[in-house]
Amino acid sequence: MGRQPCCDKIGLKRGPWTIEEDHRLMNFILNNGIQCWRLVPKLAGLMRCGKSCRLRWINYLRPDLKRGALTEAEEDMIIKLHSQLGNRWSKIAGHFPGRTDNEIKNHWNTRIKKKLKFLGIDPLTHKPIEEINNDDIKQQVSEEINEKVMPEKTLEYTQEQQNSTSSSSINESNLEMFQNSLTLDMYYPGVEDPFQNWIASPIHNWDLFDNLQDNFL
DNA sequence: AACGCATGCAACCGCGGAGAT
DNA sequence: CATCTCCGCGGTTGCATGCGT
Repeated sequence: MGRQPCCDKIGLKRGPWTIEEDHRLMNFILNNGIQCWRLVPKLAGLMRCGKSCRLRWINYLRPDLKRGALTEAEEDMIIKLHSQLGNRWSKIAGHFPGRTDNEIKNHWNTRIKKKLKFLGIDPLTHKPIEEINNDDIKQQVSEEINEKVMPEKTLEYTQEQQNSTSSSSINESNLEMFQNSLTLDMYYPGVEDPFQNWIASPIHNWDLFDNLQDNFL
């Protein structure tokens, strides 16, 4: 036979942690350390499974956690590491003392993905979307740009579309021209477009994206 | 003020590798 | 060597909050 089961999951509490539970877990670990997560909830007097205790400790209670939003430098580093490591969040988090894999994963999914799509970069492959032979992704991104970022340009395009004499042949070329004409300068005149610079650079340099966040967030 | 929608984050779930028996 | 559990990881979900109408 193997090891004892982690927990029977009967009568265990789930959902958000209370302050009292946090105190119990923190006090126990600070006084006793972590030998076996399976035993932690029993010994600490918590009606949680070991897995939940581990997650709470790692993502919230650890004293060495760095609080606050990720910096631009950290964000750029995440992008670089993700281009090398993919979705290996724990490996990526290993480069950021005080940050958790969950935090980085959440930040990626809620902010960085949008930022890259906005810049015309596919977050999965880190390649310019034009190079990807995937019409669905292109369509999705163009819709996002049209609807959320540039409503006034969407209107222009829609009017062009309506004025077109050939409604059936539409305008794939127009759409392509329109999409190709999208640059950061159109939304933020005077702001240097790091994506265009990145494309133009013989050695793609992520430093070009430094300080970008201030420009459009 | 009330409602609905979007967003961000904490927590859960399920899986695979490692290790114990 | 086979079987079984634990741990850690990545994907996903659900809730709280903010914002627009």
